[in-house]
Formats: sequence, structure tokens, C-alpha cells
Amino acid sequence: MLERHRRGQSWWHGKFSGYGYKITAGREIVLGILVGSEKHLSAEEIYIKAHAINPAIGMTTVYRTLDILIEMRLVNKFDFGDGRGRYELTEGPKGLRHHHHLVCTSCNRVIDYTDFIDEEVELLSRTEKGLTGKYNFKISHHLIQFYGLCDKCHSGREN
Amino acid sequence: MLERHRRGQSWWHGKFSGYGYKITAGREIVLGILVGSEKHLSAEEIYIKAHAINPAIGMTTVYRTLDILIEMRLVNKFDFGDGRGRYELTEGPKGLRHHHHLVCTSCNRVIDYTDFIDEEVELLSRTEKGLTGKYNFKISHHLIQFYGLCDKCHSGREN
DNA sequence: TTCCTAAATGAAAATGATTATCACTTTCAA
DNA sequence: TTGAAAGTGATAATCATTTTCATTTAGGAA
Ligand SMILES: [Zn+2]
Ligand SMILES: [Zn+2]
Ligand SMILES: [Zn+2]
Ligand SMILES: [Zn+2]
Repeated sequence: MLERHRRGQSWWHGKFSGYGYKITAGREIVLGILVGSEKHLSAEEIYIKAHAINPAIGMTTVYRTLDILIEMRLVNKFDFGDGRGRYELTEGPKGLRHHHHLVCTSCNRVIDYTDFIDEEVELLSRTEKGLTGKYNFKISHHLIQFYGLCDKCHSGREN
Repeated sequence: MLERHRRGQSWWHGKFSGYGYKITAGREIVLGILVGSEKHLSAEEIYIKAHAINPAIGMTTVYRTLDILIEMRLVNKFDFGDGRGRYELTEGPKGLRHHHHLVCTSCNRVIDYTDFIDEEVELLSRTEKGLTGKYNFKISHHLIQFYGLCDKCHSGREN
């Protein structure tokens, strides 16, 4: 699960061709940026980084690449309430763990947490099974977010 | 918990003034529309209904009213991936039950489900407690969505 | 009830993220 | 090597949401 990373061919090459997509410089750079950051990047932030690496890359390619990465389930898109999409690798290489989010409704800060994840995921998979049966829905992934006020935003208030 | 609904004063009047907001015709109509629909309405859909009731109501008021309803935790805003916000009453009058969503990534259909909710909510409240302690985060609400393909969208495909 | 002022409003313009267009370039299988 | 299909960037277009600002209104005080 980890040793395929040091092949000459990057681990995602097979995935791309499996979906009928070509491997291009722009796509490699965008994916590389996501692999290299822990943060939840916006399309523009990715564009700036990509553009710094190779100024030939345009915004359009960033969006289009993100779309196919999402389709291939390599990337998740989130909405944290700040008016722009936020992109993050699904659990992938780098030992990135599956996690959920705490979102501050005041300052939009996002905290990843992995505590309680095992229990949550266990319940989710049971729920998934039930829902799949009852609604004949083919579930591919889930989203869990808690909203509230982070420490900085609720200190100094009474309620 | 239910008897206050048949007062002359609507049940939400206290809530508005408690937050320092005035009660206006536009706000009453917007809230009334949300109370009267099961669907997850977009701002524009609400605007159209509101405008039909009272043509003086503008789009701006719809957005502004939704903002304060969210602030008062009477309404939740969702993102189902179709590029526009979707608004729905939180559990309120009408015996509206707390529920979660199944979102079809192909046709954007949304199914509310309440099955398994009790178990989920029980786990969530334990998780909440843990997260509140560890991250000093004041949690006010949560979001759970499952994504996948609805029956219509995955019939006739192999994977 | 009348008055007064902060709050609320609508129309219109502005914003800003995302998407569509289209002529040009690149990939890759044959 | 080559050609068709896929990919691309610059630019314009879209379109949901927000801002602006002159005007109206809600609701507490008198
Ligand atoms: Zn905060
Ligand atoms: Zn995250
Ligand atoms: Zn569907
Ligand atoms: Zn719902």
C-alpha cells in the first residue's frame, strides 16, 4: 500500500488511464500540490501554487483537473461556508487518515479531527448498509461536519 | 411545546425580538414559506413564492432574512452540489423530525432519511462531548450527508 | 395615538467564484 | 511519424450572492 510510491511511474498514473484521462503536466502538478499540503485549499490557492511551478498553467485547468480528481474519488470538495469550494485529498498516500471536520461559524476556521473516527465510521458503515437496502442508493462516501464556535471565537462571550 | 402555535402571536415573534430583530411582513412571509414546504428550497425558489404572495418583497430581503433565520438557528443551509444554497427549517413546529441526507452525485436528488437517526444522534452527542473538551469548541449543530447514486442513476450501469 | 430614529427595504450595481467558448497545442495509439 | 481526440489558456459569460444607497417602516418613548 505504500511501496508503489517510489516507482518511477507515480502511483496515480494507473488511475488516470483507468478512467480514460491522459496524464499531463498540469494534472501532475495540481495533484502534487494536493499531496503536498495538509490544508483545505481553494481552487485559487491551488492555481497560485501551480502557476508558481509552471506559469503556463491556467485557472481553467485547475478547475477541470479538480473535477476529474473528484470523479476518480482522489479528492473531496468541501463547503465550509466561506463562499468557495475547498479541496482535499481523500485518504491516499502519505498515510493521510480519514477525518471529519469542526467548522467555526464565526471565523471559518476548520479543524480536522480523527478522534472518535473509528466509532463513527463503524456506525456509518452500518447505516450505509441499511440505507443502501432501503432506498436502493449506491453510497460512495460521506460527509460529517460539526459547526460551532472555536476557542478563539467563544471566549469573551456569555452564551 | 406545541400549544404556543395557536396563539395570536406566532411562535417565532419572541425569537425575533429576543435577537433584536424587528418583525416585518417580508420576514413573516419567508418564514411562512419555509414552514409550509417540505422541500429544500433555494433562495430563488423562496423569492418566487414570496413574491407571489407579496410583490413588494425583493430578493435582497429573502437573502437577508435567511441569514438571520440561520443565525437564530431556525433554518439550516445546505450545499447539495448544485451551485446554490438550499434552505430548510431545523426541527421546528409541524413535528418536523431531525433528519440527514442522501445526495445523488449524478442527478442531485436529495432524500431525507430519519432511519438510524437515533443511533447516529446518540453517537454524535458523545462525539460532540469529546470534541468540545479536546478542542474547546462550542458545538451548535452537525451535518451528515451520504453521497452516491440513487436508484434511477445507477440502474443500467455495471459498477 | 403620535413621533422619532434605528432598522429594514428594494432596485440596481458590484462582486466573485465557477463555467463555457474557441482556436491552438499536446498526447498517445496505430 | 502521424492524426484524431483530448487537453489547454485566455477571455468572455454566467449566475448566485452581496453591497450600495436613497427611501420606508417598525416599534419604543412620550
Ligand atoms: Zn472561530
Ligand atoms: Zn480536512
Ligand atoms: Zn440520481
Ligand atoms: Zn432535508
